[in-house]
Parts: sequence; C-alpha cells; structure tokens
Amino acid sequence: MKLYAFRIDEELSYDSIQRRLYKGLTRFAKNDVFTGFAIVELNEGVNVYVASQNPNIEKYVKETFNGVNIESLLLEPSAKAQALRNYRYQFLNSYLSLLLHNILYQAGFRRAGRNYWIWYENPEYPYRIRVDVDLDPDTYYAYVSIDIYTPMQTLLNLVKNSNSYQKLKNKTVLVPLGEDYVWGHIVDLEDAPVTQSYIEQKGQKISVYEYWKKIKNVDINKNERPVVIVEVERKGKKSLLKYPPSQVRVPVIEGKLFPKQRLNAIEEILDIVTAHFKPFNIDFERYTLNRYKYYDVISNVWLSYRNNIKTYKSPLIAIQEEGATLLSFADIRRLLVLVPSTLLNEEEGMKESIKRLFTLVSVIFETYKLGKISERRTEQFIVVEDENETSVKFATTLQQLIEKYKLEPDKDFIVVVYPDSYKQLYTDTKRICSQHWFHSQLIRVSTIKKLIKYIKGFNLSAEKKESITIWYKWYEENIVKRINELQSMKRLSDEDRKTLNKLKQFNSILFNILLSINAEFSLQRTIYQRQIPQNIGWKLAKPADGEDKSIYMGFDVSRSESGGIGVVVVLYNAYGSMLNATIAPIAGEKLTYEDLRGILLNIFSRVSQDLKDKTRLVIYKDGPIHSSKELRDVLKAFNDVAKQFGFKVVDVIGVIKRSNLRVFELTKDKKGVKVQNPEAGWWTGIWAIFRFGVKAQRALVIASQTLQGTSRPIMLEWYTPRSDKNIEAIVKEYLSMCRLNFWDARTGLKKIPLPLNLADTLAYLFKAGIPIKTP
DNA sequence: CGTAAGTCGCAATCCACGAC
DNA sequence: GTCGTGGATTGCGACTTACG
Repeated sequence: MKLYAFRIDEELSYDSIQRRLYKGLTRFAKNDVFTGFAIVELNEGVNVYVASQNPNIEKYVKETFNGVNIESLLLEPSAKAQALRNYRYQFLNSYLSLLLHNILYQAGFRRAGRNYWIWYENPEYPYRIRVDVDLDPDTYYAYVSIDIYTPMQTLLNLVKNSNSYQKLKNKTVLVPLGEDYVWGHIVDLEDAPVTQSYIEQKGQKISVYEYWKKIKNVDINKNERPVVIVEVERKGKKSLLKYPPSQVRVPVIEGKLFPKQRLNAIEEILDIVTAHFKPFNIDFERYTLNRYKYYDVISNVWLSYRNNIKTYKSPLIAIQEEGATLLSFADIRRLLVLVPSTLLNEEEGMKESIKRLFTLVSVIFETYKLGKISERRTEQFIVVEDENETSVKFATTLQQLIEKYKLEPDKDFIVVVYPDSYKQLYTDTKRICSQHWFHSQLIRVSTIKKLIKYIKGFNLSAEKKESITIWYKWYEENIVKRINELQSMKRLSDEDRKTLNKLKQFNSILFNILLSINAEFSLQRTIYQRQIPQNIGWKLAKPADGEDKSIYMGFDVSRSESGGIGVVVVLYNAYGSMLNATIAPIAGEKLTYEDLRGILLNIFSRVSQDLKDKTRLVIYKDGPIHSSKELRDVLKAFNDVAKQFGFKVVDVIGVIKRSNLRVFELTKDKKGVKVQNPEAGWWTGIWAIFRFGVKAQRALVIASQTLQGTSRPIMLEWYTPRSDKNIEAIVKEYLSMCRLNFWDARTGLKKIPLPLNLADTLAYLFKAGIPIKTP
C-alpha cells in the first residue's frame, strides 16, 4: 500500500473535490483494480491523498482533475500522519462509500436499482443486497451494514423445464445494461438458441451469443434458449434489447425470511466484502451482540387500571383473568351497525348472523366492564359496482341515518362494515362522522365473515335465544375456559394446537374490536364535551421517567393533498395521561421558526397548570431531522418556548421506524447456534451520527415482539444529549411509552410510543383531508 | 381488528454546475 | 446573482401478506 499525494493550486471546496474524486475514481474502478482512501487538506492550497496499490492511481487522479492545476507530492511519514489527523468527517464518510462501492464492484456485484446491488458473478445467489457504511464521529470506526432484499433467479432456471414461454410475457425483470442492472419488462421471447438470433452491432450483424462472448466477455452456453426481448427505459428513452436467459433475473415470490435464512444470506456477502477489504490493511471486527442490553419491559413497566389493579400482564389477560377494568367506561345508548347490501344478499340468514355477532359483542363488552351497549340497530347501505357511485350513496345513507336515529356524539356510536376492496369508504366514513363530531369503527367484510364462520365452527349456531346469560355462558365456556384448558396442557395434539390457535385468533380479533369501540367512543364523547380524553384503557403504574418531572410530546408535520401543512403536537404526562393535542395548519410553504414558536406557545399556555414542577420536555419526532435549517429552527423554537414554561432540559428524539440495521439474537445450544429475533426490550447504544453538524447519539431498540419475518429495530436519534440523562434512560422511557398503546389487547406494546402514535394518526387524518376535532 | 414485515416507487434534500 | 437540473442519498407512502 502506498500513499500518493497531490497538490491542487486552485480554489476548490472540499465538496467539489469529494464529488470529483468519487465520480472519477468510481469510473476508473470499473475497469481497473483501484481502491483506497483519500484525505483532503485545505491549508495552503489543497492536498489530496489517495492510498492505493495501483501505480496507475497517479494517472487516474490527474485525469479526474483534468483541467485543474494538480501536481504530485513526495510525502514523508510525518506528513502522512499529519494528513490523517486533519481529515474531515464528512469527507471521509463519503469516501468510505467510494471504497465500498469499488469493493462491491470488484467482488462481482453490479448496481441494480438505486440502493441495491446484485451479485452479477454469482447468479446462484438469489438476493439483491443493500450495503451502507457509517462513520463513527467519536472513534472514526467505520461500520458496514448489509441487508438483503427481493430474491431473484435467472430466467434460465425458469425456462429449463418448460417450453411454454408465453406466460413470461410482461414480466418485470432485471437486465444488465451498460455498467449496471436496470428494470425492464419482457416484450417477447424468440424460440431460438442464442447462436441463431442476431443483433446489429456497429453496422455488423452478430449473434447474441457472439455479442456476449466477445464484446461483453461473458461466458454463456451456446444452447441457451429462448432469446428474451426486453424493453428497458433509460433517461426517458425506451429501447428493445435481446438477452440470453442466463442474463435475465426475475423476482421470486417468496414470503418473509426467518432470521436464520436472512443471516445466512448476509454472512455470505459479509465474507466476500471482508475478503476484499483485506488487501487494504483494514481490520474487520464483527459488531457483536455482547453490547446489547435487555430491559424486561413487560415485567418492569406495570399498567394501572380503574379498579386500582396494577399488573405487568398484557391487557387481555389483565381484563379476562385478573378482573382489571378499563379507565374509560363507554356507556353507549345506541350502536348503529351499517352493513353493505352485498354482504346481506350473499347468503340466507346473513342478517341474523350479523345481529347475533353484535349481540355477542355487547355481552362481552358489558361482562368485562368495557362499557354498556343498551341498544343495537343494524341498517344497510347499497353497494354498486362503481366505487364512486357507492361512495355518494353511502354518504347520503349515513347522513340520513344520523338524523333518523337522532344520534348524539356523547351517547351513540357508529360501526361501518365495508367491502374490503372499497377503500374510499374508509375515508368517507371518517370524514362524514367527523363532521358530526362522531368517531367510528370500521370493520372489513372479510373480518365479519371470519368471525361468523368461527362462531358457526364452534358449533353454537343451534343456540337461537338471544338471552344475555346464554351468550355469556357460551363465550365463557367455549372460548375463555377452552383457551385456558388447552394452554395448561403439557402436550398438545396437532388437532388441539389448531383449535387453540383458532380460539386465540377469534378472541384477539373480537377483543380488538371491543377495545377499539371503547377507545373511539371515549375519545368521541370527551372531545364533544370539550374535554381532554386523559386516559383510554390504562396508564402507567409508575412514571416513565421515574420521577414525574417530564412532559412527553409527539410531534409530526404533514402535508395534505391540497398542499397545506399541518403541525401536530400531542402532549402527555409521565403516567401516560393526555394533556392536550392540537393540529395547526400553516399558511406558508414551509414550517418556519415563527410558526412553530406560535404553536408551542399556544399549546403550552393551555396546559400551563400541568407543567408546574416539570423540568424536562421530551420530544418524539417522527423520522430524522431532514435539513440543517429544520434542525436549527426546531431546536430554537423548542428551546425558547420550553424555557418560558420552566423547562430546564429539552430532549429531542428522532424516531426512525424503518432503519436499515438488523439485529439477530444468537444462542448456543447442543445443536449449534440458534438464530432468532430478539425479544421486545433488547436494545443497544450504537455509534453516533453527524447530521448537519449536530452529533446525534443513537440507539437501536427492539420495541415489539416480531411474529414473522425478521425484526426491524427502531432507531432513536437523540439530538440533544444532556448529562443528567443517558441513552439508557432515554431507551427505557421510550419503551415505557410504547406500553401505553390502547389498541392492541394482546400485548399492549407497540413499536411507536403513544404520544407519537397519536400524532401519527392525526397527521394521517389531516393528510386525507378529514376535519379533525380537538378539544 | 390492529400490527408488523416486506415490496416498489418516489419525494425531499443537498450540492455543484452550467445557462442566462 | 439566480435558477433549473441531475446524481446521490435517505426515508416514507401505499400496497400486500400473515399472525393472535
């Protein structure tokens, strides 16, 4: 390895040099063995350092800076050390991408789509991959992360045992074009071997076989057939190109990957990448899980209910087995169930089945003290083939029914059953209901059918009487008791296991509907009465920060379809009681410091009595900070206003729902290493990141239990670290706020903390143009 | 039912660069 | 100087599937 140095005697910024180097050296890397790293110094002109084994590097750098005054420098070791000290984080970070890019290229990968790579030299490796590199601003360690996406296979595999090519027409495929892979679709298939199909190349006719063999230097089989004609689009220009089937990759429809499969596929790439790093004297170390910590969020974060029951158990268990009652009691005078005509006409006796289902709903509702439903009415709305027409008819029907029954938001509630494919009805319902101060519960036709099927399957359709005791007995004996029985059995037959799953599923779905009705009605009633819906369901038994000194804010900015900006701010105390919520529309194009300051002043003054003795404000922001201006404005507004209201500390935390980093739990047993998704509560602090000159401390958090596929951790970015809290405290209170989610009966735990979840929901409604009423 | 994983496509952002 | 453009990068929206 040699360090080459160059001097540029012109005024060029770091960025322009970085860009040129990146572009130029990437280009050279594609047809030569270049890689290395570069450092730029700005004292007395510009020094560029490039380390490489390739003596051609001198030529490349000079060509890259063609037209710029550049000369080679002779370097002494001390100068090299000095150079290494003076590099810039940003520059090196970008330059690492170049290194990685080159390494992937040399390892036989080609770009396939924006962020993805495909293993060109190994068609047997089925995945597209994504590789990112991060630089730790504290230690200057580089972190390489790898993940895999969409499995692909070559078309050769697909046509090997088949002659019916026609079904492949119109398929979306990846094909090599120039240096990269691009997406295209199959237009036609020519049933001829590659030696018998010709293309025009510089005025000469050559066979597809010869083209790949001689010009592309790729070994393909002479007998490959058929020749695939693919339409590709590049820079707006469409063209038809001929490919041998071995060069065409088609997506394989494959379900979600278990952690083990995913890790295996990643390991394969990891080995290749590390092997290619070796010649450059870069040490590799696995970022292992021993840095992980576990916070048993379920048993440490207890929930508190109305009848003073405090328990760590999941809400469903707490309610059904421990007799816990929800903080919100929904006293519903009349439940209006609106059902589509298509469902009623589908089958004889459907109306009866639906009525009975809602009788059961009411009975369980009352039994577990979620509330009381005194009266139920089932009405229908007409569904026609055209969705827009259905929408119009539905709106009229719903308005008429609200009038006919004289429904009142603090007394009555609306449930709408809608055909799965009529998505518009969802927003229609929310919009019309909201205009009349109603919330609503929507249920898909498929869910209703599933529930009815279960009830029939549990062999109770014979029961015709609608007596409450009979329904209660039925539910108690056939669902609750049976689940308990089966769960307590040590060994289950396959049959029993199936039954248990069905029962649990039925119970979960039903309970989720019940909880939703309780929650939505309670929200509707309190807001109509111009009050704050403080607690729905349950609250924390202990304050999330351990001392009840913090206020928690969910913060989201959303853009409606008409272009307006809405700022959503939701405030909670440390027990998870809501203090206030607001959606403030912004007049301008962008959210400014002044806008935000006004909004915050307004909401804080409205809850000023709740802020007494509170010294800390925690802000959960949806997503990362997107620009330096945003960061400046947001921090300034938060800080200015927070100080006015007596806060001493403001913690701004970006919550990134979809990070590109994965986490696996490896456990050794007799059979070897077991690869699993980590349990909810595992977390780790990871390397920090510079965003627009501000360093953010980060943590990866497994906030919910993954039931399928590979878990995707939440990434927390803490922009304002203070000494009196550490990342551990931030993570723990984050996990506590996640337990407040009152829509999921099964665990009462979700990836997003309640304040942010609610901000998210409100932002979504704002975006969909639904008028939102807040107290 | 709500939730989460997984898919594609795209919007937002930054910045240099070139045309005017 | 100003404005549009285009590459690179990064997450999100909208969709589907599966689970209790």
